[in-house]
Amino acid sequence: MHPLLRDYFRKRTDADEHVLEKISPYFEERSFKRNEYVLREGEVCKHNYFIISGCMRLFTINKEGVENTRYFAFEGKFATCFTSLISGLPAFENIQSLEKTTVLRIHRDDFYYLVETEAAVNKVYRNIMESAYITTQRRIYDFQGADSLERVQWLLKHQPTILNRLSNKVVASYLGITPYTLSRLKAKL
Amino acid sequence: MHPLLRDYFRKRTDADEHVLEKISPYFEERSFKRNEYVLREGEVCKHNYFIISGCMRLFTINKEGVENTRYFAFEGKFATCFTSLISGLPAFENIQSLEKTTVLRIHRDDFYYLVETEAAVNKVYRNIMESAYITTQRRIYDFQGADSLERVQWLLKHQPTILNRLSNKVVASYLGITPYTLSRLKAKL
DNA sequence: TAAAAGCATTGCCCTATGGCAATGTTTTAA
DNA sequence: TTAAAACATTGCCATAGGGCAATGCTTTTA
Repeated sequence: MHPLLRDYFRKRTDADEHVLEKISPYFEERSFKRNEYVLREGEVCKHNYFIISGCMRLFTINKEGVENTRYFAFEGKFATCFTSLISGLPAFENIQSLEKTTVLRIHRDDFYYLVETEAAVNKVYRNIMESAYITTQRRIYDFQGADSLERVQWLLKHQPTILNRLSNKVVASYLGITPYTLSRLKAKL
Repeated sequence: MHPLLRDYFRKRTDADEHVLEKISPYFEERSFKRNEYVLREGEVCKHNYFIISGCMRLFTINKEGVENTRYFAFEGKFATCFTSLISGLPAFENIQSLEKTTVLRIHRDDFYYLVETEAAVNKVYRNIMESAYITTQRRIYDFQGADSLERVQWLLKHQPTILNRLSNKVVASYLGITPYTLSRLKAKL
């Protein structure tokens, strides 16, 4: 099992080496180029992706062509469109690599099989859901009613990596402001 | 077991009557007056609440005194501050009944004990998390970049009950707009 | 059942931010 | 290595929606 993934399980479960080796073969390594689409809106999401290196984002594009990003995943994190993975219905969002990215991916059928049969995976899944839930709630609270400057400051405080590592364009689409406004605000900090 | 709660488990698990009767005693009935605080920011959330009748909301109040509502729970739904329930840390949000409300509440220790030991409760918990996750993602996508009118129309389409049953004040705090703007928009529909 | 408190509505003004356009900079790809 | 494409910056203007205040309505409670 890849050391990053091993760490992930070790931190969240008490799974021993035997269990980890049982889980390991369900994951397969894949690579994506910079800006490659991993999933497009309308497709059914078939995999859960564990990021070894690089970065991905989940986002939508509305009818006016405006992008709206809701999640960035860096090394050592899972990324997938859970809405589609859970329901088996077509995704309404896209997944895209933002850098050259290597992942370990697991097929949804295998993943949910392990959730049902391996306590460690059940626990990890619960943990992913709980974290995602908490993060998202926090974002709703912190962003709603906050003006542009407060949002940028929030990002600086909570996820500075995003601000340093990614383009203004995608950061702005995460903050719900225009790249123009973001550029103006950065000049003021 | 209360019929509403029984239905809840029946819809989401294959738990038989025996299991339900085992779970049932962990829940106790409570009542709240209209506008009563069930949990205040800073307190640790000790219970998960299943609503039999009435309605509750989860919300924060910022330093300027502006309220920000993120969730309304009506009959047949669970409501709790999961962030605090999961972590055991003080809640940063409030829970308040908006009508005379009757609930079945379960203590967090009992709840997580059952999550670990009763497959039906594990499944229900997973389901709650998954649903909450999906709902929240959807809200982020649908609200971010949407103007006031679009938000009201969204509510009319997805959760009309909220618009009919609750005051403009709390609805506005859910939509992230002022009661003034909501009033003006309603006049135009 | 009357007084008070709390909400809803609407007019007026003001500000933050969006949108466009012009210019400069960085990245990509041949 | 260079041309093209994509992105960033900044000035200018337009506008959605916030905030306040005045008025009227509804709900609470004593």
